Amino acid sequence: MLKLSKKADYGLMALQYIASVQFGDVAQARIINTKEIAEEHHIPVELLAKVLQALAKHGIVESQNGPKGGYLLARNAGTITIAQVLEAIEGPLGIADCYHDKDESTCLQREHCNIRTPLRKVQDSIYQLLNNMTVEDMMGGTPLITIQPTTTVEGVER
Amino acid sequence: MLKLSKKADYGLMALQYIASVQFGDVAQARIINTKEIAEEHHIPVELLAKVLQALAKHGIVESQNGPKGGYLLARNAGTITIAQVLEAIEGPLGIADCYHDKDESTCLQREHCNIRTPLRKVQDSIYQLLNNMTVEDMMGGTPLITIQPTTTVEGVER
DNA sequence: AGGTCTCCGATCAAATTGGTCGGATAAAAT
DNA sequence: ATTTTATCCGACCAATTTGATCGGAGACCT
Ligand code: FES
Ligand code: FES
Repeated sequence: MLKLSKKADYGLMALQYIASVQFGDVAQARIINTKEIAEEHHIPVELLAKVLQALAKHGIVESQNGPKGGYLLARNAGTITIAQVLEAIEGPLGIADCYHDKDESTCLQREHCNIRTPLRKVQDSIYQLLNNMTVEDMMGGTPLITIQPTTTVEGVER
Repeated sequence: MLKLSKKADYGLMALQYIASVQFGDVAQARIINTKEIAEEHHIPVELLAKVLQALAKHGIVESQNGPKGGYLLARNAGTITIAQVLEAIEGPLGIADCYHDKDESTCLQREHCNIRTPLRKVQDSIYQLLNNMTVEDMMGGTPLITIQPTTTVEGVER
């Protein structure tokens, strides 16, 4: 329950990697291609490609075609929130369909619904939570490292 | 994304209804059967039955068999949190599988994962949010949601 | 004890998600 | 300028999860 999909997971990983290479201190800023990210994280290449496509279509990353092509962040890492990424990869997020204002007709039990108002507050809180965290906050360590255990990764403090 | 399943939705509705009848001021406390809840909220009867089974198995509601049987809350409404309900209906909740400590082997990219630590904080915040709201808070139309701001990520306070 | 009403466990169909394939495109090499 | 090659892109298929259903077991009332 509440488990975010593999695609979302892959997307976040890729963004963190791209951001770390592009804005990190250690390496030179360069364009990253799909294959590099996939091999680095051991995830299927083609699936990651599809995720990056979606991100490109929503203006989160820019794509460059041809040899020596790849992806790079479209805007600063601090302005890309987790909520935006998730919404780009999967549909508009919402704890239930009937809480997104527009589709009022879909829910049959709308009239007799008793949990609408309270759950809406939960949804708003979660949304706000995801919207207050950017990919910059995920750039804790140096790029392409294994997780450094127990060292409190700074970056969420802002 | 982040959409909770129909079963969870139905389960919350049923609990709110049971609680309202059992502890509400208006009606006499009595046992509610599945059919009544289903017809009241226009949801498929058999599916709701399965949800209530799960809730009974996890000690959230008590079942009484035979004619004039049905369900009633096992404990006070104020002690049943949303998180407990969701965990009873669906599996253990967690934003991703690899953040629940035990199944370490399942995640292939565990070693090269860079988003583990930050996402874990998000998960903890959501969990805390769902654990601070009880079915009592869903009763009476005056839902009060209290989120004690955690030390992890800011922006969670209401 | 018989009949009926209710919960219960196993089973089946639909939808979503995860994964794969070949083609279009643009940069680089010849 | 042409060919080559590396990359992104969109459509297709398979697996898992979810939604819904069925017949049987147990308990109450008459
Ligand atoms: S379940 Fe749709 S409005 Fe409550
Ligand atoms: S995705 Fe499994 S540990 Fe990060």
